[in-house]
Amino acid sequence: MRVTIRDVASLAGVSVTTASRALNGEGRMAAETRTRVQDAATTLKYRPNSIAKGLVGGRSFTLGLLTNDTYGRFTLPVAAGLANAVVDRGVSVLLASYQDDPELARINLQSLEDRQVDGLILAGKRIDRAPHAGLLKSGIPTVHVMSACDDDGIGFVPDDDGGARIATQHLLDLGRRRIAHVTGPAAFAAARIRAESYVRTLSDMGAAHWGDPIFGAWSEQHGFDLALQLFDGKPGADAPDAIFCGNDQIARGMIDGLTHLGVGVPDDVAIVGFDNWEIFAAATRPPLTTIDMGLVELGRQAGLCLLDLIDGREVASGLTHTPSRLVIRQSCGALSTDIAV
Amino acid sequence: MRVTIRDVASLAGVSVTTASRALNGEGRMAAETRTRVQDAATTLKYRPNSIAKGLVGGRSFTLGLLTNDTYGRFTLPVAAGLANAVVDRGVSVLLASYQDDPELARINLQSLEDRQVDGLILAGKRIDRAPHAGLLKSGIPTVHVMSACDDDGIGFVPDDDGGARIATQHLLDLGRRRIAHVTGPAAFAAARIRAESYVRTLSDMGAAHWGDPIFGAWSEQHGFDLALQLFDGKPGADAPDAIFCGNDQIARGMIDGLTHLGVGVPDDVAIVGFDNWEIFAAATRPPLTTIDMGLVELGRQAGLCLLDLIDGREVASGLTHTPSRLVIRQSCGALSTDIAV
DNA sequence: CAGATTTGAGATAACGTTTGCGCAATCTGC
DNA sequence: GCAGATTGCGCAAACGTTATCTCAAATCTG
Repeated sequence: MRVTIRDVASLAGVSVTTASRALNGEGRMAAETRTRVQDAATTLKYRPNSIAKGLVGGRSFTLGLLTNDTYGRFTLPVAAGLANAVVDRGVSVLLASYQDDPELARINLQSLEDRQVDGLILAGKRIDRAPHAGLLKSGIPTVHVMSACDDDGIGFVPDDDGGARIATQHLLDLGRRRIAHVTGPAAFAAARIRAESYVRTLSDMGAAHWGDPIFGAWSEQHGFDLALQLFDGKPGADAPDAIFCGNDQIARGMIDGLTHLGVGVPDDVAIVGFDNWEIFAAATRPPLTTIDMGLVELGRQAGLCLLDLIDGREVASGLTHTPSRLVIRQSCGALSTDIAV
Repeated sequence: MRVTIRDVASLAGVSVTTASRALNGEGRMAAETRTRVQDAATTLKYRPNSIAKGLVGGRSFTLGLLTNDTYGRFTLPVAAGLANAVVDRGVSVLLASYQDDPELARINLQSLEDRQVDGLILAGKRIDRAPHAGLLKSGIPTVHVMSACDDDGIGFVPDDDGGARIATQHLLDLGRRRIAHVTGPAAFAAARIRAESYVRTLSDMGAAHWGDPIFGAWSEQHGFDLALQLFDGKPGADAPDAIFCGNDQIARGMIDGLTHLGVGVPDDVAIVGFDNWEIFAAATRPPLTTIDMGLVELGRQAGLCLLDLIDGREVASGLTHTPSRLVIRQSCGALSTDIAV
C-alpha cells in the first residue's frame, strides 16, 4: 500500500490536519513541528496523492492537449515544451489526438472533461484554420496553439512576420540585392504573411524585391522546379543572388535544383529556409540556414499562460507571436552562429 | 457547478447508491428504476467525475507514456495509436517526455506516480537500448515500446526481421537477382536484424546476395555515396539490379545518387526503403516503395496489452513484434497496392 | 397462511486530501 | 494577576464516487 499522509502524521505524532499544513507550508505552527513532519515525510518517502488533492480542491492539476495534427510535425515540440514548463508546478498533460475525425474529437474532448482538466490547449497545424470552433461550449480555460481563434480567445502562433524579416534581413546584411521568395500556397496565411514581410522588409531597407513572391506547394518539387525556371539559360546578372524559401522542403528542392544546374550555393545564390526541420536542414548540401519558429518555447509560453488563466490572473486576449530565430548553417555563406531576435 | 450523481439521484427520486448502480449496470433493481435513472442522467447531461471514481477505486484510468524520443519521429504515431485504443475504455494517456535528461526523467516519472497512473508505457527510440532501466523500482504495470527490456518484461517492437524479409522477397518476386543491401550503423540492432533477414531470405530462396550488407550511417549522404561507389564506372551486368535500403533516408540518397549518374529507377535498379516516412517516401522521384513498421498499430497493441495487465489478466512476458507491411509506390516497378503480411 | 427466500433500494463508510472552526495553552499589557 | 490576544494544534466536514451492509416489502413454498 502506498504511504499516505496518515502514515506521516502518525510517525510525526501529529494529526493529519497538522501534517497537511506542515507539508504545504500553511497555517501557524511551531517550527519544530513543521520540520518533524517534513522529516517524517522524507523518511517514509511520502508523496501526496494528486487524485485526492484534486478531488477536494476541484482541480485536477492536469491540462488537456487536443490536436488534429496527424503527423505530429508541430505538435510534438509544442507538447514537449508545454509539459516540461508545467511539470514542476505539479501539472501534467493529457494527450488527445483526433485525426481530423470530428467524432473522435468529441469523444476525446469528453474524456478530457470527465477528467476535470483544469485547462485545454487546442492545437492545430495552420494558423488560419479554427478546427476546434464547434467544440468550445465548455467553460474550461483554453488557449489555442498554431490555429486561429476568436477575438476574445487567447492564441499562440509562430512569428511568421518576424521570421521572414530576419531571414530577408540576413540576406541583405550579406550584401545580396536580388532576393527572390519562393513559398507555399497563397491559401495559407503563413505563406502570405511571410511573403508580405519579405516585401516590406526589402522596401523598408530601400531595396527592390526580385520579382513577386512565387506561391506554389510546400514541397521539394516546387523548389526544384523553380530552380530550373529561375536559372535555366538565364544570364547570371539577371538571376537572383539569394532566395528566401517558404519552408525547408522548398529550400531543399531549390538547392538540389541549383546544384543540378551547376549554380553554386552559397557562392552564386544564398538560400534561407523556414522551419529548421533538422532532418531537412541538416541534410542539404550545404547545410541549410533557416528560421526556427521556436515551437518548444511556444509550448512553454502557452502552458504558463494557461496556468495563469486557471489561477484567475488577468490575461490579455489575442494572439501572441513567439519569436523566431535565425539558425545559421552554410547555405548563405555567413559565419555559423545563432542570432536570437 | 458540474452536475453530480447526487443531482441525478434526486431528479430520479432515488438514493445516490441506487443511481450509481443503475448507471453502472450493477446490482438488482427494477428495470423501470434503472431506466428512470438513466433518463435523468441523460436529461442532466451527467458525466461521472473520473477523479472521484479513481479515488475510491484506487485506479486513475490513466496511463503514463514516458519517452526519450527527442524528435518524436517514433513516439507520436505510437502515442496516437495508444491513446485512441484506450480512450473508449475510458482511459487517457499522460505524455511525459524527458529529453535524455535523467533528472527530467525522474521528475516526470515521479509526477506520473503521484498521479497514480494505472500503467506505464516506456518508449525509446532504439530496440537495443533500455533507457529506463534505472527507473523501474515501482510496482506499476509496465510495457516497453521501441526499446529493450528484461526477460520478464513485456515489450513491443517493430518486426524488423519480417519487414526486411518482405522487402527482399518483393524484389525477388519482381525478378531481381542482384540485390544489394545498404543500411545504418552495425551498432544498431535494427540494422543488424534487417541485414541478417536480408541474407537469410535470399539464401532461403536459393538466391545469392550481391556482396555483403553495407553498414554506414542512417543518412541520405550514406545512400548517395554508395550509389556513386556501387555504380560509377561499373558495367551494368556486374552492378546490382536492386537495392534494399535500411531506411527511407538512405533510399532517398541512393535514388538521388542513381539519378545523378543517369541510372534509371526502377528500370535499371529497383529501390526499397524502410520506415514509410511519408515526407521522404512520397518526395523521392519516383515515389518510394518502402516498409511501414505499423507504429500506430504497435501503440494500439501496447495499450490493450497494458490494460490486460492492469486488469490482472495473464500476459505472457517477452517481446511482441508488430507486423510490418509493404507499401508499394513506384521505385520498384510493381503495381501500386499495399500488401499486408 | 406462516415461514423462507428473493427482490429492490437506502444508510453508511471509505478513498486521501484540504479547510473552517474550535479550543486549550501561552503570551501581552497594565 | 487578570482580561484579551495570540499561538499551536486537532476535530470534523467536504469533494464525488463506489462498495458493504442492512432492511423492508414482495414473492414463493408446502
